[in-house]
Amino acid sequence: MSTSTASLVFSGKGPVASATADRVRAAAGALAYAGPDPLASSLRQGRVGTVAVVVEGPLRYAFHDPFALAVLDGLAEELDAAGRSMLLVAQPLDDPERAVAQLATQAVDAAVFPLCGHRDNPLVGHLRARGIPLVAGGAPLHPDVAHVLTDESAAMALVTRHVVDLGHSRIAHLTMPLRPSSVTGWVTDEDVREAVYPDAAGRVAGFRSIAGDDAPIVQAHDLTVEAGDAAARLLLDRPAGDRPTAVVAQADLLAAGVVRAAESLSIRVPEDLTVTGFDGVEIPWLDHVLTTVVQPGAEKGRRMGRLVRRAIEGRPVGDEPFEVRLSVGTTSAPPPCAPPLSAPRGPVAATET
Amino acid sequence: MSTSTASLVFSGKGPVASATADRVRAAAGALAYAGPDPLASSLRQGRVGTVAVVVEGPLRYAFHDPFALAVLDGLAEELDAAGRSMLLVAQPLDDPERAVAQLATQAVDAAVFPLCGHRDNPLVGHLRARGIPLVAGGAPLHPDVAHVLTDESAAMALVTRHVVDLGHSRIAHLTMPLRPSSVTGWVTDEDVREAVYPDAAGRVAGFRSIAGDDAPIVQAHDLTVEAGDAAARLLLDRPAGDRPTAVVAQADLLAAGVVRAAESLSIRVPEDLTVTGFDGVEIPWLDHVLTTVVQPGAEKGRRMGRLVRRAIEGRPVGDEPFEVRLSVGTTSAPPPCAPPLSAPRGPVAATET
DNA sequence: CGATTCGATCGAATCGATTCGACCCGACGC
DNA sequence: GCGTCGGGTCGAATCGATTCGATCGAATCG
Repeated sequence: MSTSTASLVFSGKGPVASATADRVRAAAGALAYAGPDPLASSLRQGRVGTVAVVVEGPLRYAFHDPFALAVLDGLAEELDAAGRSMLLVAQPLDDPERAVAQLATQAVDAAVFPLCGHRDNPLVGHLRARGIPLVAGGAPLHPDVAHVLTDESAAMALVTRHVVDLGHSRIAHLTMPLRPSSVTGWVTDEDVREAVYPDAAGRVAGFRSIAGDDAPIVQAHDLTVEAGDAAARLLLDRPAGDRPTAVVAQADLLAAGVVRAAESLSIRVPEDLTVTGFDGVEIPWLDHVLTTVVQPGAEKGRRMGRLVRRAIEGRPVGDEPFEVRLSVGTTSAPPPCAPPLSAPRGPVAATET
Repeated sequence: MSTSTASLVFSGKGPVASATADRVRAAAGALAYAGPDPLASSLRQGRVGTVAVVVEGPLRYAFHDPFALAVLDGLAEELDAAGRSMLLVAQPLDDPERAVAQLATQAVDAAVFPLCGHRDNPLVGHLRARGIPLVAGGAPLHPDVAHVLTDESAAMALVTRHVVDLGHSRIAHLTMPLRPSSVTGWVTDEDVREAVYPDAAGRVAGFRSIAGDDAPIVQAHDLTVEAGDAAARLLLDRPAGDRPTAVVAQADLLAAGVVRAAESLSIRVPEDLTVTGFDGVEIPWLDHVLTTVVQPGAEKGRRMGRLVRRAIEGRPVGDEPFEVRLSVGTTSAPPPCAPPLSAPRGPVAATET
């Protein structure tokens, strides 16, 4: 019995007499042989069945965001169906090169950047040099990366337009971090110009395209309810006349933080304050239905998974648009003391607590 | 220039003249060589730098539980520090063999079962046959697996004892699923005997050791707030006299569900109902501090990570105990109309709403 | 000045499977 | 009866790096 024949038996490929197959299996049992070594097999065949999934920042972070979870779930589903495993790689914000060193020793068939991330990523250069296909939803921006792309700017313009149409004129924006070490606070034009997270920057642009360049913008230092709460207080903890009547947030988690801040400041939503989000995730403890841009995360993940499959099979891949839609909930309403929609607008009264 | 020398340059091992090293690097640049092929390198060296992390059930599930997240985070931290990557493997509940087929084609240095799982797992047999070291926190139970082991029974006895000491005598238990396809409902002795999730079974045993074998037990079909809420209604949606004065839950998420159910039934916590949990996770939206057994998840994950490192280095590993402690919060109090603690107990009055 | 040692480089074996082409032999067709 | 076809099996090359031992020259030591 030769190794060639044994190989045919285990892979189930070639024509093998059933008697021989049995003899091979018997011998395997006797030698405690647990099947072909995956390493040697992969080396010969040129593929490993593994896809790197890169998460920028600690895993903990990504896993706190239900949208990210949905994306990963959809991605996992599709990769699983294709019989490929996920190699989870966390890329430290303060030392992105670490991930390069780590991945340099790992064999993968493809790499995915499923979540928001840095515009440039040193991993792209390394992986491209190795000829590994790259897929992303958003960042990193690079011609060699195939994207499942939400038009962030248009999507944010959509929801901002909704708020304007309700009659609001004092509208503020709450953005996700624009760069790795952002702190909660007001955002300057320079901050926007030098943003390195394209998703956040795109959404700011979309907001401004409708609300104007003078509308106030604050930034949360993190994509969490707490950070949204803290940032919202900058906007809301002041007399009613000096306060926006609407806050357009870049994420549902941030919007939930705004709602919470408003509650603790005795500002009613939506009567006194309109709040909108982005993503369309479930926030079970929230007593409102957020007005938001619904971006089906699981579907986005699956789309990336399909792109990965195509790329691994050697078929050509390119950017694909990803559609989103506005969902009007119970957190948006006309501003307090607003004139009827069809009438000309009067000055905004300041009669709140 | 020979390949041997080039290898020495890239691995940085052998003594190489700096002039030669430069020539090698120059040649590498000219040939667009991106460093040694990880596959070939691993084949020769016998290790791949990858650790399989097995999650039973869909990833979505595990990621909804803050405790599981903490464990994975601690594990990731430790593996990362050791320069190893995580291969995330989801094992379908309805077809565990799928994961065997998947892992059979993957090269890994070790495998971890970080979360609650099935008593027996076909992966154990396969991985042991390949000589891959195995680490777990809890299930699967197998002599060849090194565990970081919480004494579930003792821990649950601890918190149950606390409830008894407060004066409660009508105590119910809310368990996690005892087997893959459990449904929300009452638990029979047979259910307990035939449980396949050892963590849940161990906790039931601990509860019974203090509360007695006749104390009512319900089971949530899932480890979520919603499932806890649904299961709790079986216990709480009835006249006060016919209702337990305390619910000892097997997880904080379930306990949060109990609190929610109580709220919606106008049962006050802790005045009318004591609720206890398990794990000690943050539930930000909950207005109470749960009385619970604190089990530091991140630390448990790190402990498993360290066990993995030791095992990969070939050092001997065995089971290790993992300590937990009782934390008394604001959800436990003496039962309504309880006699003073030092006085002999009278019959429990049934005078609540 | 000869012997030893050390630094630098190279050859060749090795890790374990896959796969192409060759080979053998029984069956079938003409 | 001879040629052909094809199922079944095997040899040997290949994937790409690592590493042990050998080789060679120069420097050091006695």
